[in-house]
Amino acid sequence: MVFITHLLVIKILFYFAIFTAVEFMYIIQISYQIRAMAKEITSRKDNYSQWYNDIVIKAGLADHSAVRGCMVIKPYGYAIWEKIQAQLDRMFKETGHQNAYFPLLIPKSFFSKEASHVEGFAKECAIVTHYRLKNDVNGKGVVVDEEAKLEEELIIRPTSETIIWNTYRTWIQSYRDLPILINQWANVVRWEMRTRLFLRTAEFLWQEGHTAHATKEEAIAETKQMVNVYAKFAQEWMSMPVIIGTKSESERFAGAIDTYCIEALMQDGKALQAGTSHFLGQNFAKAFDVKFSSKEGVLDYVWATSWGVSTRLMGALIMAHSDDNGLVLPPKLAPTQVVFVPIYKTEEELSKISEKVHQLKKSLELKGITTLFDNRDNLKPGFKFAEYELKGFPVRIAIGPKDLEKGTVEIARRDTLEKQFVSQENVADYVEKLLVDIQENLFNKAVNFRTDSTTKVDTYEEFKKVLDGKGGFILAHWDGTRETEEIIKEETKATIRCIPIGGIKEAGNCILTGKPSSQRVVFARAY
RNA sequence: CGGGGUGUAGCGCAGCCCGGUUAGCGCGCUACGUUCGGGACGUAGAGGUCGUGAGUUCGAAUCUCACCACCCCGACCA
Repeated sequence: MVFITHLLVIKILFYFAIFTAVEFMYIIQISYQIRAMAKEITSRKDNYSQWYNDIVIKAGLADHSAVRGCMVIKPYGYAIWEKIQAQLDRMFKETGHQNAYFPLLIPKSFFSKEASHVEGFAKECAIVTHYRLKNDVNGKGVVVDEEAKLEEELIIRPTSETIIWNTYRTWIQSYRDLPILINQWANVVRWEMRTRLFLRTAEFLWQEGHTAHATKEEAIAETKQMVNVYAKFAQEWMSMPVIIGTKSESERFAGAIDTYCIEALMQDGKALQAGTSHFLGQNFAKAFDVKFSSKEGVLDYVWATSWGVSTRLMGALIMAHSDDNGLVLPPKLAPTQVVFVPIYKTEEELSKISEKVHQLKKSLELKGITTLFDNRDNLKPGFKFAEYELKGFPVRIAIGPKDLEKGTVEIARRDTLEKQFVSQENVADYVEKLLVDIQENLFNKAVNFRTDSTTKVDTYEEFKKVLDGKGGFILAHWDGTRETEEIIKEETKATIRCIPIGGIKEAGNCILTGKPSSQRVVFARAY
């Protein structure tokens, strides 16, 4: 490839000198195609969803499995998820929560107890009906043993409110038992018609918090606290700006009084809900008869919340920052932050470089920076450069004979692809600052993109024009009714992503009906 | 669930329409040698239930049917 590229460069110079500009353009184009092919990733411009799929698969994050709608999360993808988990878990513990585990299988009858909850999930449940297989009499492998039918079918949890509230009934008698602040890390199954790796799969991993409180105010405060935890995590760890808001009635969680959410904007101008926190009121307490006696000896139903984020965050992370060269990861969530690539001809050179790399590695590790020394001898440096760009390693350090002579290394950052020579003594300090800088730069870039992609509109015509043009978040007035939202959704496929919290109060008129409105809401087409 | 497409070596594909030796090609892989500052090259080699199952036929990657999976578009959806 290097050879071909060099040849092209020579050719370009040659043609430039002798032939017309048209010829020149032609050669440039060939050179571009070769480069693009070599990178193996569809460009965002050509096909955004193919670009996304390419990144997930080619960066080794996940694969399709033999099971419809279910994915295999590969080690590199899972390592990122573990970083996400570890930090969220820390934040949950800091806010007083404990982890526990509830069953995967839920008795069907539990689902019928909360009316709107049933309605919300009934259409996407996987159901266990039998408990035994037997050998087929015709010798065609195993079949379901019809005699082993369950008395009551079991539902594979799409979410755990019902089993948890059924359990909480036995845990709660007095106000002294409250609050209960529990989180569970688990898998859930929602039988989706159309799936996409990480963004919507039939089975996914998540955490679900389920808390019980003595008062409404306390439960609402918990709901808000957790959506703020999610927002903080998204912004500080994922470098992804989010809008905090509440959901309109039609977008609300099945069984909730209020749903708070964080909404992020992806590079294609579509919105992605990245986390939700629900104030459940006394709905589940009533459905499962969970009462407590107050200090005054009065019996009352318990107040509830639930909140969750899932492996969908992986999809958000990928789409928030990555480029046509591959994945781009914020340093705080990168499984490995710095990779060393040696450049050498002889064994002797390699051993000298290795010695230096081990010193530098150690100095980075002392600062808590994770590193990898790629000394595979069957691959050329250029190949490794491309590979680590594809996998989104935040920082790459190349070190060769010339560096040994000059006492330098070449440091490349993934976010801007800029390279810099740095003296070996300064590497640890430089990289430490660089990682912070990359984390911030990714956030700032995403904020700028979101700002550029957010449009205020005051008429329905304008609304539709922006939606079909640049997309993104659209801030518009809405009369607050379900009917209006429904019409807009049907006509434009845009939904209300959220009603921003702390949004500026501003009198206006609904873009569809012209009725008065006191605040703009966020519309977008969404994942 | 409806419409369209795909499935042949780890990956990307040709062959299928018009059935017929031992199913090819590129990349990757293994060994050796030369290379190594942006996706190296040579030589030799390994690697295949042609998605699965049935059927038609003397003979099926190729024809027929069913099923499975994936992709795109719709419907559905936290």
